[in-house]
Amino acid sequence: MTGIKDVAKRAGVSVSTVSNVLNNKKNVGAKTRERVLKICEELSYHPNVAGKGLKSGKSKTILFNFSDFDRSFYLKIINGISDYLNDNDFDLIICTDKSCEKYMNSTMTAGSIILDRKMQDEVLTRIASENYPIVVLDRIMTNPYIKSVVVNNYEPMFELIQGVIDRGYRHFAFVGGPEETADNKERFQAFRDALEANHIEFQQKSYFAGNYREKSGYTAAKILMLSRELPDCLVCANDNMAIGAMKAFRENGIRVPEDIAITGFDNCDLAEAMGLTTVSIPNYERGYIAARYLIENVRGQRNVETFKISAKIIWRNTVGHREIL
Amino acid sequence: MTGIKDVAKRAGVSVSTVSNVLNNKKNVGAKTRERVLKICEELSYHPNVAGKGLKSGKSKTILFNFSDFDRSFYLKIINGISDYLNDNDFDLIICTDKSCEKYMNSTMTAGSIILDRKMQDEVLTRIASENYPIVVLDRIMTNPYIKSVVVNNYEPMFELIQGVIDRGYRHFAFVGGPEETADNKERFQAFRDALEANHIEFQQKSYFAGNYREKSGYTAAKILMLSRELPDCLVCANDNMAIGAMKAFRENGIRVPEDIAITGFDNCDLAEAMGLTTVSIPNYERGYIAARYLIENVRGQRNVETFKISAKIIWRNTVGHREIL
DNA sequence: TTGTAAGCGTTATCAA
DNA sequence: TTGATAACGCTTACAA
Repeated sequence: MTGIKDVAKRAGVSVSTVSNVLNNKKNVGAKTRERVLKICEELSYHPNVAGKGLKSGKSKTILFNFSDFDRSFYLKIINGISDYLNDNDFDLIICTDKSCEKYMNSTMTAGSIILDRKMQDEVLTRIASENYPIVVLDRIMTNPYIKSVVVNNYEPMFELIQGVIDRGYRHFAFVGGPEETADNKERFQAFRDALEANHIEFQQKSYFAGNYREKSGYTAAKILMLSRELPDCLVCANDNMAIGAMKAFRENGIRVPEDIAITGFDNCDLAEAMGLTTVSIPNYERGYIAARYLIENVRGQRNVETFKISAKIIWRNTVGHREIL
Repeated sequence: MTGIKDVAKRAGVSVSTVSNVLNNKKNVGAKTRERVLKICEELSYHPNVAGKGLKSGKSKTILFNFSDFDRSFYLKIINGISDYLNDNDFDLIICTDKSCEKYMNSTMTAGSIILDRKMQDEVLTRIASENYPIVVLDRIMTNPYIKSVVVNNYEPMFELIQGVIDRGYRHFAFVGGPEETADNKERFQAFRDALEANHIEFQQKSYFAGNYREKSGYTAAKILMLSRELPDCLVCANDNMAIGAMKAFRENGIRVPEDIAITGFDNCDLAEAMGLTTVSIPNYERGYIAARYLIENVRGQRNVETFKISAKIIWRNTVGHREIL
């Protein structure tokens, strides 16, 4: 591997001069600078990030952490993050593992954006510091060095349910996501509140605990079909589960929305193709905004107030109009 | 940041002892080892990978590079890579940029898996070495330190077209991907050869140059609709473009497959939902295999013979049966 | 304008 | 069984 020493030797200067050239310091003569640059080119020299970070404690790389392979909209978040970072001269590395803890320090990266729920609050609290800011997505934390960027789930879900009720639906079932997650709690609460506001009763037996994966929606629908009567509408805490449920119904000859209406949450690619009524989360923007706040914090501009991003309802044909009896 | 020195001081031993404990060397007394381990826990100490890599020139991390945000099946590849690496005690970082060159050296990572076409052959050739093996996906390179893992596009594409012809279709148009890519070339060649084998003529004006993105398939279909007569079947070099074309036809009241048949390539999630006849590429396996070969090469077991992975045809309803006149 | 040298967090060598 | 020390590639005082 060619290092700064090789360049220095070849250029007939000291390593510090090479370093100064590469870091655009002004204390270097024009001809020297030029010569050094040419040699770097010739040797196709790239400064070693390990050495750099180790010495300076400053990195121009941001870490993004996620893991749930089922949910492809993450690509859009990455896209948003990536675009902002490119414009601001930062690099991005992505880590899908708990192992990313290794990279969460100022010699390796300048800060992190965390999406994976498996990264625990306490770990993040320990790591975050004056010179290692963190942005968390989809959870709210209060810590002087951690900024939360969350989707406003409550209002669009409430509005969605109200809209479904306005279309004549009265009997509901709900497929929830992982119970500990803030977004699932919020979505369910909005659902409950909307029913209550309309004096519609909801029974615990109509709640199905899922895990945001398609399979769990499929299973919930299967169980539902065993009961004496189907609800009018199955509300799912995300699209994957809604799609799973649609498949289960379709396989059993139950028509959507004639026999049962279905709603999701996320507006993933498949939701469009399958005509699923859902709530659209602006994922690209979510990534972009997360990156922006992180960089601001990296630059010392403390701002850790929770940021709520809004989502909007997309009406498609898994919800129809039901005759009010 | 707590470092090895802090641990050493607290434990009342030297840094080398701490290092020896953490690297499971046998030259450490049992009680010392235990004490050191306890302190590491207390301080929640994690060795700094930068220092480690710098000194040892050995890393337990693999780099995966990709960039095309439109193609969500990449997640499956990542999933495959990730699973293999986990089982073999390696970590994964993912980089979506040209900037990944920074991480492609033995102090940072042990090797790379490259998917992004923007990483040029010559750059890879320069970087790959005895102790920095590389695996490239979707392109063939001959280099003692670079292994190619490619999909066998030719045979399934030939077979697909033969099948379409057997179903009575005779007039074809083709939407190609980026012309320089090996997979696009192979897919188009197979298409041509299949037509030729059946004495079906193909005119250059029926070739549309796309870029693997949905938009380019959409555009090709739009242009096609301006011509006097539609072909029987539009063959697309990948699913995204096929889906774009389907949308364009649907918007203009042209029925698939009654008015025109469509085929894709990839079997992405949407392909299933939209009933697209296509070729299924085993993406998870592709990632898994790439990781396996990379690790083998990292471990010194030279093996850079090109590996071809096979794909299979999925018949769905965008291809029907046409009356042979 | 340039060079010398210390030090970032590790591991490896060698001496104790 | 342990510890002192050099070295990895780089940046940054500070000296020249």
